[in-house]
Amino acid sequence: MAPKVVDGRKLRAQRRRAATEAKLLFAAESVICRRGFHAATIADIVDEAQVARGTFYQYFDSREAVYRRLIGDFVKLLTSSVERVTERRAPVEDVRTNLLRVLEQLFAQRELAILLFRDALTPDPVLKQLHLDLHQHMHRMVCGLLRRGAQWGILREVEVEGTAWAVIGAIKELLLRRIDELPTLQTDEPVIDGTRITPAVRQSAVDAASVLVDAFYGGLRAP
Amino acid sequence: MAPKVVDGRKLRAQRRRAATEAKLLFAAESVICRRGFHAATIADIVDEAQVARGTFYQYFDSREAVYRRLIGDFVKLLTSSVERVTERRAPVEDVRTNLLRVLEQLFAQRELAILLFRDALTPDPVLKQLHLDLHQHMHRMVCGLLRRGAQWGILREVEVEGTAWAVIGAIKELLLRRIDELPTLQTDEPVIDGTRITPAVRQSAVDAASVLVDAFYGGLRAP
Amino acid sequence: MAPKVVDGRKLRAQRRRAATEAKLLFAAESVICRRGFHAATIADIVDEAQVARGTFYQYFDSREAVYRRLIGDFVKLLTSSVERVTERRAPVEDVRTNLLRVLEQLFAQRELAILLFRDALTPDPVLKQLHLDLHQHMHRMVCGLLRRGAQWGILREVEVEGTAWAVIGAIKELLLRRIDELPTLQTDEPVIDGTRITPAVRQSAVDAASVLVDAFYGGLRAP
Amino acid sequence: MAPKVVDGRKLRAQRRRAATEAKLLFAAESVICRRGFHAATIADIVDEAQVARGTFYQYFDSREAVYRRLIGDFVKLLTSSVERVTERRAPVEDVRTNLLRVLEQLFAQRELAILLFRDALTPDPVLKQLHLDLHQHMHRMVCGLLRRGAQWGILREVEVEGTAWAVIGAIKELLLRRIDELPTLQTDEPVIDGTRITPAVRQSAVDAASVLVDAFYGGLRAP
DNA sequence: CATGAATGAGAGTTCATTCAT
DNA sequence: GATGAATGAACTCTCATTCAT
Repeated sequence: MAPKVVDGRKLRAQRRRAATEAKLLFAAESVICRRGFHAATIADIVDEAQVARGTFYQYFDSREAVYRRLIGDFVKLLTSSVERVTERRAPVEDVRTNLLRVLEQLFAQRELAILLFRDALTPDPVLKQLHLDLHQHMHRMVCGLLRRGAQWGILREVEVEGTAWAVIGAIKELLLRRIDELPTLQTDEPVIDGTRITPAVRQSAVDAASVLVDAFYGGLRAP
Repeated sequence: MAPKVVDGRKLRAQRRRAATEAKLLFAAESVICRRGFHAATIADIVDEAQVARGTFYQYFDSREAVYRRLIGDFVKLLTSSVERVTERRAPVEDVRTNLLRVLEQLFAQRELAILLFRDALTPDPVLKQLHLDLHQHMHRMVCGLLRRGAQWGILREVEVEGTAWAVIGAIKELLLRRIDELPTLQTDEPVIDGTRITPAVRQSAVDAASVLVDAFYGGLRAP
Repeated sequence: MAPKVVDGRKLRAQRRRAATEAKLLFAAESVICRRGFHAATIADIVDEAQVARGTFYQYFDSREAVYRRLIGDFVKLLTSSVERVTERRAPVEDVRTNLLRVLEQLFAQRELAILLFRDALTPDPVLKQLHLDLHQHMHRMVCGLLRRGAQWGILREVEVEGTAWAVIGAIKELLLRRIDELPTLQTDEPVIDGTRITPAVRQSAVDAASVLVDAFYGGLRAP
Repeated sequence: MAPKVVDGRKLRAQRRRAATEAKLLFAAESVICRRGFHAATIADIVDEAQVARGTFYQYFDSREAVYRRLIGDFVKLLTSSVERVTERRAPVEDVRTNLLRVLEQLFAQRELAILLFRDALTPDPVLKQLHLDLHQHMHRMVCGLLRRGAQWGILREVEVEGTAWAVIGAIKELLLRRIDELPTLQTDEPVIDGTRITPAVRQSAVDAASVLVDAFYGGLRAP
């Protein structure tokens, strides 16, 4: 009856909820990674998460819902990382740095990246919208980069809109090509900044960024 | 007389077989396009083709088999069109022409192109192999183009292998972006040279090729 | 129009009919032998007989019909061979001779024998009846043998009805046990009396008869 | 308190599982008996058991699996009952007693006995092995009985191996003949010692044993 | 809240049978 | 009479979802 007791109970209950939800999300992600998007079943997920079948439906309305949540979160992460990129006034070296940052995120969560880039064009309208949103966002960002690059004189003039899509496609392809080569994240591996970006992941991102910058920018020069 | 009757009957039977098979292949293609690879069911296909469930299995051993056939045929088409590209000794303007030719094929059969570029990374080993084959083929071709471009002095030197994948990714993305904009082929639409390359398809290919050449080649100059 | 011509045509047509029917019956038998009763399909039979699917239905009303026919013919064959056994007034040695004759038939057509003894208790009422008929027939015969054996003083007195079933069961088991050991009939193998009774078949029958006579009769003595 | 609740729930769940499994096994048994092995479908079984289609697959991996389970259990039962038979040093009267015991089991579970004796020679390799195992076991046992019978002077000398198969065939035939005559076990019928051996079953076994002993042993005399 | 047994619509596939040619 | 393409009912099995405990 005392407010403190109630608060304590509520707090513990909330924590337990959050913990179970996290278990399910993590399990869903790793199952999708292992078995692929379409082959991932509820049974796989609840087995992986070590919870009962019914528990799943206490946290997510349907099979699609957990995918939506997973992707939504990832899109938010990418978007915010990209937001930080564009808000900085870019000196020359910035472009490479920022591209690297995005690629790091993509490589670090490569299961979701695959999901997003390879499988996401499903009939499910919500997933389609999320997919579209991310791509529009990336497109706007790349368009900005291309325009600013031209202004700074480090890029020649191109048809911006189409070229931006070409750049995005190039990123996606390089990502998918490198993904098989990267070792799977070990549970005891040191992670940087609480993210899943390990040294191996960073190196892959550096390589991919180099190729892209080389291909599209002809090599960036400090002014 | 007897042989003639038999021949006549056999001929008609063969034509009927071919017609039904074409109906099924066409239906499968359009169903996959509409509902996506994994959501396309036998029921959808036979409904679309207006034949009975069992008829499907007179022509294809399994659900996978029809996809293998569809993709295999398309890969052969692309491959052969690309073969012709690479065997010609290229003067400067050739690069643009040949790229255009490939893009025309991709846009003309855009349902299959989507299937191949978007969905093909499935657990099915045969499909995976077909997918891999095509990509290896495209990669070899693009590597060759990049190297010859450098020799002819119309391209700066780049890290060839990685850049080739970037180019392929760019082509795929442009393709997928344009596909929704293209109107679906009408049955009474004039087709060119017995292919499905219509004026609209050709225009799309020209646009995409321009963007790519612009982005990667910095504009091609006649020598 | 001349009766002779018509007769000739009719005759040839009849012969062709009979030939095709024989092809189908032979194919059905060998397919059942190879794949088992329940796994034998129409497709198997017409493939084996080298005729079209529809032709099958010109000769038999249904899948069951061909089995009925096959079994019916075999039952008739066995019955008639047994008939000859019982009609003869038996001196002592006769019992062994007659048993041998039945066993020879069973071993010679062992595919059908299996079909009859192992599989025939299907829900199909007609097959069930044929099966029952044959067993009743065999039972009556064996009862007769047992009674006459006792009269002739070469068999001790037993509960005739039950013992007769026991004898039949023993025959069936020995038959099934020997069947796997017998080599399949070769097409160029010398057959005896136009039947499928080869030397190997005859030897098997002799062996089985010996065991049975030994087990049930304690060795037959000439009076 | 918490553990008790959990235990209570787990216990009830386990009981429910066991009950449903029993329902399914019982249904499968009776369906197989009624419709035959090959004609018995999942639909039949779940209809009989009054559960949903999917429920079946929570308990058995496949259609074959339930047959394997059914047969495996029965073979174990028979084997153990036979084990007890052979381990006893047999005075004269023992042979009859032990034979009776086996026959009682066979008659009590006559549906399975039919399944085992009539249908088990299927292409399914596991079923075939189970069938073979049981027959080898029975054969060894009968061989032993025949040899000991000869040693004790209550049986004349015979070719043991072959005769043993004849005996087994005789048992099987008598069993199959009596099965139709026996009334189906009523659910409210008093069962003896928790088994399904009712007075009617016992009487049938006695009759069959008498026929066999009479036929093969010439009547057993107390020493 | 957590549980997991139960559900049933729907998937791919088989095959006896029909019928226009 | 012979053909073989077409048929569709029936089969086994899967899996997202529900609900009593």
